[in-house]
Amino acid sequence: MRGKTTRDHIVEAADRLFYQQGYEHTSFADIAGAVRISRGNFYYHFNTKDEILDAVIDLRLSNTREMLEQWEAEGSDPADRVRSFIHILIMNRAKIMLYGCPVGTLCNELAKLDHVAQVKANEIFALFRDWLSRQFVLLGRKADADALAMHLLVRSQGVATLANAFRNEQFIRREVEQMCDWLGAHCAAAHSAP
Amino acid sequence: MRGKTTRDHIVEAADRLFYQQGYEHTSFADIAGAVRISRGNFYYHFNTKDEILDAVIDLRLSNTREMLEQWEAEGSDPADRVRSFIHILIMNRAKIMLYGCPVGTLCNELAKLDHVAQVKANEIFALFRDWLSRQFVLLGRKADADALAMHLLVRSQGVATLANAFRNEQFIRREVEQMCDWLGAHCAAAHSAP
DNA sequence: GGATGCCTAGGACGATCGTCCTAGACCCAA
DNA sequence: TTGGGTCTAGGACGATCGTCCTAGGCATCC
Repeated sequence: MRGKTTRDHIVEAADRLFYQQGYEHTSFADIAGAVRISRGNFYYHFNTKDEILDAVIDLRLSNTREMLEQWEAEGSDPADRVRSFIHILIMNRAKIMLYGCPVGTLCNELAKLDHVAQVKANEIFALFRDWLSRQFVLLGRKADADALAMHLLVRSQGVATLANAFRNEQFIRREVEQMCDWLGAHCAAAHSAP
Repeated sequence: MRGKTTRDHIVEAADRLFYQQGYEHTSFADIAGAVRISRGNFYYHFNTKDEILDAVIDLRLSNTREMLEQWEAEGSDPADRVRSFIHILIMNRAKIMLYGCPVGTLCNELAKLDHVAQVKANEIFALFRDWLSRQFVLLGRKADADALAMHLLVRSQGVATLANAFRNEQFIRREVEQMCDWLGAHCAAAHSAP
């Protein structure tokens, strides 16, 4: 908590509120209230709402990079790394059932607003895509690594959307299990235990 | 065009705008402008924005039921019906790349707004789910029909979300093809040509 | 011809939005 | 002690939001 600047607190609160309420539905007053500062002070740090969104996306990009790098550092088996990605759905199941996927829902909203930050938000997807693709290359699927990566993104996004609609935890676990089965079936080197 | 009431025109315009811009981002003025009536007249037909949303969801429920019933009427092969569902992604690819899936994005938005209409919007998903489930029962998969139906919903939702982010038509076609392959592999009676 | 009911137009309302301005607290260096 | 930066508070601004009110057009029926 200490060592963080007011700006950091603003970005973190905005990150949380944008996820829970959506970008447009979150007002300056909401964020200022969450950080317990005045709206005037707020304006000292960010001149427009777009600047906050930009900072939030930067934070998410940075957090995502850090997570992916850590997964590459701690485990030597690419299949385990991919399984770590798949299990995000279970780790974050409570929030996903309430608010959906942070990346997917933000990109959806920005697309409808025709917002300039749309391109930047999509880069979060691109991070996962490229990272997954590299793992599939390591698993010997160089030819269709990108297609396999996109396919995993498809299924995790779909699970998030429907988990949000139906609020069914058992459904998430079943689909995650199938995704792991799919991984084992498509990559000969991916037969280690989960 | 003729024979439709002013109310019908309002609901259709709201349906289109809610899809393209999102529910919250669409104002009374936007809809009134699209239908070319005054905001006062508007208020005669709908007292609150929630009432319009309710009418739009009713329209989508009705249109969805009609589409599903037509698919059941025209083709006798359940596998062909399921393929019709899968091919929605290709038929509507242009709009999906611009605005995502109408059902998924609406449910996502309403979940973040914690809107009362959330339950009703989810019923559109339930229509597809039950209909797909019935087809899988007919295909001899009574035991796991609902799981198979949910799995197809997962993949179509995921494709819609990522098609919206990456705007890649080839990706849609590839995933659709894989979904049809999956259908053929999982249902013995589903080997007819597409 | 007058009355009734359905539909339309246009503007007023309070609230809230994003944005912007100004005054002052605080701290450190000269 | 003074002065200049950095940070904070609080309110004003124009615009837009959803909502609501009233007056009038235009049928139909007594």
